[in-house]
Amino acid sequence: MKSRKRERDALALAEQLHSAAIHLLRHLRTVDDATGLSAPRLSALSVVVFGGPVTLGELARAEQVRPPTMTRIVTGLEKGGLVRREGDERDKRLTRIRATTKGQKVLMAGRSRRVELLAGAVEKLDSTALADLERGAQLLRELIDSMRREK
Amino acid sequence: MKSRKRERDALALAEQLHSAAIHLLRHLRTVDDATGLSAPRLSALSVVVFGGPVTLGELARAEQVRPPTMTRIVTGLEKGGLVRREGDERDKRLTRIRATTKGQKVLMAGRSRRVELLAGAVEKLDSTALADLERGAQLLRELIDSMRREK
DNA sequence: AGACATCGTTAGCATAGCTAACGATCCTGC
DNA sequence: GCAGGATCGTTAGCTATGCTAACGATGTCT
Repeated sequence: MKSRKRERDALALAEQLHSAAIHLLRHLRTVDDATGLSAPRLSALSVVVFGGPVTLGELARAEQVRPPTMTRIVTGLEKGGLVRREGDERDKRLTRIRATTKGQKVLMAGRSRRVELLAGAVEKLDSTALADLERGAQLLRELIDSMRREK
Repeated sequence: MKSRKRERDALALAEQLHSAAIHLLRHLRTVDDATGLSAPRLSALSVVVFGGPVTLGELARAEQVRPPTMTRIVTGLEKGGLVRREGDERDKRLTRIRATTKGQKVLMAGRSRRVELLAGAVEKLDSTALADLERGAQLLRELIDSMRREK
């Protein structure tokens, strides 16, 4: 009856991960408020800052969102002076999105604030728990990737 | 320099957990689409189904949302015939919310679907990885709880 | 050259989040 | 017992995010 047990475990795990994801985001959102950016904008900005200039379509796929949605998110970031739209020389259909210096600064400031919030919680973990949680985060990323590939 | 290293670890972990939470919810949302319910509605319904009759204010606090927002979520669920509003005898200001039989059924069906989606991914994990992920999920819950208590 | 494909945008819709303001009800102090 | 303040849920009105459909501009292929 091993597969039955695994199925029950999967159910429980799904519920826990789902709930944890919801509540984690709600808490981080309060911190992210200090940047003046919503979660989707902050996430997109992060991709642009670390992923170099990127086309709008690539950004939409990276964020698992449709192009019209990304158009508006980028427009919002652009109005805030955090990213710039640039045309592509070779393929004039493309819009390349690049972070401005201000965009980089804002993202870094947000990172510090999140760290400060999490620091208090993480400090209480012993080394073993910290390592376990890192392992769990990696497994979660892999799980999400495998789900994405199957879709 | 241990605290410096821990701080870096906390930063990386915060980024990873933030990103993982966003992407996990995006994937689960596609599955939840089969219920015809959005994530907030599904989450609220879950509280009502398992938490018995509950006032609107309690529900709003449980979901970390303001009362006006919960009013509309409940209205949506009510129009779908998934919950009922009932007045309270003792305190006529209160609105008690109770799940209908249909609401219970829909929630259960959604649970099955989520499990089916995750099953494929979880099946590929060996027992060690599964145990590690469960441990990680538990640590994450504890982390969130400790953050909430400090706020 | 013409047909088709791809990219980003616009338009229009639904949902979810917020604050402010309000009516109804409850509780308290006098 | 009643006048004033507190609490509960709702309504109104704003912003942001998500979607599909449709379109113009550009690229590609035959």
